[in-house]
Amino acid sequence: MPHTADLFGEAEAPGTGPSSAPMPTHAAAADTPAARAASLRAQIAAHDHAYYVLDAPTVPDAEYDRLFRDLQALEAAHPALATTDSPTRRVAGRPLEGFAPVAHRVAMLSIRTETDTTAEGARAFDARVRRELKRPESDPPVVYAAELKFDGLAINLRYEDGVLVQAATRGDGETGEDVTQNVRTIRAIPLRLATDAPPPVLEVRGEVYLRRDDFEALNEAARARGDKTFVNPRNAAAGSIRQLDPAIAAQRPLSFFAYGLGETQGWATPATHSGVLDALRALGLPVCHERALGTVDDLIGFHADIAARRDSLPFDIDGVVYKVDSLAVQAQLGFVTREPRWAVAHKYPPQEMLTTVEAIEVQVGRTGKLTPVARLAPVFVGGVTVTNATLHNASEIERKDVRVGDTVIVRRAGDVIPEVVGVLADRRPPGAMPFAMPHACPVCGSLAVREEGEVDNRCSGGLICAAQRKQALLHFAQRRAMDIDGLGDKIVEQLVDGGIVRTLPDLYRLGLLKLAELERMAEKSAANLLQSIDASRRTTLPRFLFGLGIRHVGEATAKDLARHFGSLDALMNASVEDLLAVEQVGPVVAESVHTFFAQPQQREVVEQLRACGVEWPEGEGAAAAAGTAPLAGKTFVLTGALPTLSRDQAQALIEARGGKVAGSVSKKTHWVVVGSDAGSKLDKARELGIATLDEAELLALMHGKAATSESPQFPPD
DNA sequence: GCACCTCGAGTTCC
DNA sequence: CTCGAGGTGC
Repeated sequence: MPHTADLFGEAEAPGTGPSSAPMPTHAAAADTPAARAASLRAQIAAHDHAYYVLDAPTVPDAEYDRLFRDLQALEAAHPALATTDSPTRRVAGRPLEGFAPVAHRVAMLSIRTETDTTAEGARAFDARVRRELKRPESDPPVVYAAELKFDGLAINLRYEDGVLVQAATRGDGETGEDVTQNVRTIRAIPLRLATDAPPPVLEVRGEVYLRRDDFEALNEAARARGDKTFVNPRNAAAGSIRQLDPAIAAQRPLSFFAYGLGETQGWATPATHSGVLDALRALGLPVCHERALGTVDDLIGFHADIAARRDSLPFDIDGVVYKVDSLAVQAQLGFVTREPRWAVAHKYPPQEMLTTVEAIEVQVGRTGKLTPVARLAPVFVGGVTVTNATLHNASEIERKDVRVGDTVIVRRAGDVIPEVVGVLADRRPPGAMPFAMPHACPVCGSLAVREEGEVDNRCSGGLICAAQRKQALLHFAQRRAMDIDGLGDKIVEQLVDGGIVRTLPDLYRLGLLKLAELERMAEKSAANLLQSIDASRRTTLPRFLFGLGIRHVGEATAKDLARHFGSLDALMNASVEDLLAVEQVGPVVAESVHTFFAQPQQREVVEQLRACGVEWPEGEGAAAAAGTAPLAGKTFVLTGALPTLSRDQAQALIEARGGKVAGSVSKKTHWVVVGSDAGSKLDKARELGIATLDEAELLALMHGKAATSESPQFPPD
């Protein structure tokens, strides 16, 4: 095993200098303390640059820390060496009394936010610019730069003779706050510009932000300590910068992107905005890679591209910014009041919005679980209007301390389910009471108890409870169970509330007359519903078992039970020991099944369903074919949409040949069947090196041919 | 006893 | 889709 230093030291190309880790032999070259300090600083700066600007860490964290501690020790021994631009200054300093005001020499203006963020909006911006420049359509197109609008905190960094001397917030644009001590702790921000000939004055503007993963880690640590968590990366970043104690700010993993200039003196400013960003990057400042340069069509392309990838970026953004690239043309365009004419922001629909909690209601699920749900004042977030958000359970409400009347932050990213991320404590109306889970079921009034060691409260009413009856009916009717088309929640609601249906067998005693009483139930749809109820009588044992809604018995377990026992009677009369003999059935499931069939009213339901004509083929017949099945013992996972087969059809085909379809990819998966728009399962398959098939290859495989490649001769089936 | 693999259950909006 | 928990294999 080579010494680790070799791995990092020798792997570097010669000449990269400080990015190579020091080897013991190198230390001998630095014979004076001053030279050693300079060497350590150069190495640390190079690692910071590689990590934050190039996005490519050159050494492990432990090695970085060692360099850092060496420098600290050296400076402690020789105080004269502790210069203001030393990386060790990042964590030093006393808590501030407050923040001193800083007058911006060049105002920090905001960019006009366009309401029309479509392609036409971008073209309108281009048309405005041309009109202002008196440039007709026939002239060459205006060149624009597009970049991201980061969701963080705008900061002005002032470098004098290449050294960071001051950092200030935007404030009102004219005057901000001096946050130099805290900004010094941000490793992404160089304390000294990477140039031998620094300009006398260079002010760099950009955004301090938190990466999503750093934000999660920060909150995770806060939770572990029992501290308050931040609601989003932006608040965490802003809160960290406004920390009075720089030692605390230093604990926060803040990042930075440069996007513009303030005052400059004696700097050879490039002619274009894109040139400025490249130059800043060359000076060692982090500049975001997500940029575009071109005509208005390129802006539109950039907008669409980023919109599609927004959720997978490592940090939050709230839109994109379009700027005229030429600084000369920018100067020509000038400002309207306080907004530049040469730039616009196109924001995406916000993923977080404020709204108020109008009520907290409690829903009852099929298993009796009580779920608190926040009824919200309607709010448009993430592209849809949200009115409900689940609060999951009592401990979740307690943790977030959500109360009726509270102003809350609601988040909905991409197609993710909306959630209440946090409460604005200072906007709580006086007298708002903490929410308490009811001790009685809100639907049937039965006792609602919280079982030992569980987080959920459950209604004990069973089928007495109308809510549980409704859910039981919907479960029974769902596609994967009895597949009764047309029996949705609206109909079930009326059937149960009207006392027309109480139990599962009642469904099979429905007639046209009864259905006609219901609202929104014309003759045609009533007939259709009766037709599908009738069709559902012919079913299979696994579907029937799943439909009964026995706790812990889902689709997969229902199949296992059906295969093992072969008939319903055998299963109903099985002891706990018999049940434990079934593959994938342990004590909890065995107990649940046994208890279910021990109840006389459940046996009665089963008997009545049979009497109503519900039937399925029984016997060993189904199991007998297993030995010869071509796919016996093979596990498949389906992902994405297949060209001709539906998911259910593909599953049925695989199972008919003895194969098994699982929900997630693991080492035990034999094949992953990939369709279009495949999701994370395909990534997982690649990671684990699992073979993949497309639909044609799957069909070929099932017809007994080797799945080497697409075999064109397979029969169409 | 622990780690990993599965399955069950719950959830929102169009 | 994700979380939590049951089941199994090491």
